[in-house]
Amino acid sequence: MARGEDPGIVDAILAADERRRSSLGEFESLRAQQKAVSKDVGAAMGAFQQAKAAGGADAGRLEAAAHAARARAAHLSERVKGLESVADEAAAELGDLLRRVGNVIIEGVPAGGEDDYVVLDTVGMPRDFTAEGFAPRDHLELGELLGAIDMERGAKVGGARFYFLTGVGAMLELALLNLAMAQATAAGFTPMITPTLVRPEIIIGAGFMDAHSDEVYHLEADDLYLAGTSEVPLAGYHADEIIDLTAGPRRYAGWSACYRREAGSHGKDTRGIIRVHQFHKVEMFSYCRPEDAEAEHERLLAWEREMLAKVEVPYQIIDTAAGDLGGAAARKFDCEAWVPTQGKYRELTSTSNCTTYQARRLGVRERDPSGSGTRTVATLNGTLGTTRWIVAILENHQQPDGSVRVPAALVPFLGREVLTPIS
RNA sequence: GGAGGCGUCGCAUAGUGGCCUAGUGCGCCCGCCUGCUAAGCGGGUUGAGGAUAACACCUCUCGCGGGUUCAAAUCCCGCCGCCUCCGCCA
Repeated sequence: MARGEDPGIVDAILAADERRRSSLGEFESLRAQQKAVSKDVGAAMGAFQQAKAAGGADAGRLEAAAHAARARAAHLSERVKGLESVADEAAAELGDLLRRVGNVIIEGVPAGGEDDYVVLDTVGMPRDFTAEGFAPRDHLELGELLGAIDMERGAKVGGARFYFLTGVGAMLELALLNLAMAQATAAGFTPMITPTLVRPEIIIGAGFMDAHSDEVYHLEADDLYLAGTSEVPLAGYHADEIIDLTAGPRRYAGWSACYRREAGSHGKDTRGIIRVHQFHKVEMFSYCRPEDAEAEHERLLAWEREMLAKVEVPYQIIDTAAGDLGGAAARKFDCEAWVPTQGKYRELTSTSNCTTYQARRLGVRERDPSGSGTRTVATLNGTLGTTRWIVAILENHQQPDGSVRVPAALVPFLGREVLTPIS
C-alpha cells in the first residue's frame, strides 16, 4: 500500500491459493489410489510369473487377474495426469502473482516518492570556498589536472559513461576500496571477491528483475546477467541452503566490478564519473534472523558512517520514502556526501533491509530455533566504498592550486599525503 | 571446442523397470546398560507441500527439467555441475 501498489492483488492471491489447494488435494488423493493399484499390478505379475515358471495350473487365471489390474491402473493414470496439470497450472498462477508483490514496508518509513525522503542526520559542515577565496573545481577538472581521470579515452574505448582511472586515480580507488575491505575485515566480515556474471534465477531472486530490469546488462549468448552490485552474487551465495545463524549474523564484504546500463538517465550526470556503466564497490552483506534485521540495519549504517568519517566528507543520511524503494527493500537509508560544485548532497552509500524477501525467493533458510522445521532468514546490504567516492574526496579536499589533501585514514593505503597536479 | 566418465539421505556406498516403506556403514540426536570413559543394545535422523486443534495420514523430492510406461533412482531427450584426456589460448 505504501508503495502505491494495487491492493486488489491480495484478493487475487487468496483466490489463486484456494484454487491451488483444492486442485492439489484432488490430484493427490487420486494419485494415492493409482499408486496402490499399480503396486497390485506388480504383485500380480510376480505371482503369475512364478506360477508359470512352476508350471502351476492356475497360471492362466493369474495372468487374467494381472491384466485386469493393469487395465484399471491405466484408466486411473489418465485421470491423474489431467488433475496434475490442473494443479500445476494453479500453482504457477499463484507463483506469478506472488512474485509481483513488493516487500512489505517497515513501519515508520516515509510515504511518498523520490522527493519525500526524511533527513535523519547531517554530519560535518560544507566548506565555505568563498570565504577561502577561490572557486572550487569540479571532480573532473581536478581529475584531469592530477592525471587521475581520462573520460575522453574512456569514451573512445567503451563509449559514453566509460572512463579510465589513471595513475593516482587508479591508486586512489584501490586505496579507498582496500581501506573499506580492511575496516570490514576488522569488524568480522568475511572478505569476498564475487562473480559479476550471474544466472537468471539468482538476479531474479535478489529482486533486480522487477523495477530495475532496464538497468541490467544481459549477455544473450550465455543467458547471464552482469550484476550491478555484489549484493546479487552474495544473496545467491547461500541460495537453497540451510545456514546456521546461532552464533549471530553471517557477514560478507564483497569486492566487485558493478555494471549498470543507466537506461533512462540520458543527459543526467553526464560529466565525470558520477554516473557510469562500470565502477567498483565494496559491499557489506548480512544474513541474519528476521527479528534481528532492524538492529542489523542500524549496524550497517553505523559502519557506513565510520567509513565516511575516514574520508572526512560532510554528508547527510536520508530515510528513503516507500515509493522510491526497490521491490526487495523494506527500508533503505542513503548517505549522501556534499558535492561543492553541485551545491547538493549526492548518494555515496545505500543500505537496505530486505527482510525475508530475497531469502524467500532464493531459498535461504535456517533451522527454526523455536521448534521443528526451517524458516526464512533476513538479508541486508550496505555500501562501504565505490568509485563515486572519488568525486567527494577530490572536490571536498581540493586546495587553491588544484592539489588535493589525502584524508589521514587513506594515507597508509595510498602512500602519500597530497595529490599534486601533473605538469 | 572435441571425446569419455560421473552426479543416490549430513558423509561414504548398494541399488539396470514392479515383488517391504531406497538397503548398509559412518556421523549426529534420544533412550537403555555400565562406578567413569570406551564399547554394546534399541530407536530416531533430507527437504517442500497438503491435511489436522494437534497428531495420524497423503503427495512430491535419488543434480534440474521434460518424455516413455499401468509402474522410473533405473530407459530416452535437454540443461546444469564435477572428473579425465585432447585441442586452443590470456
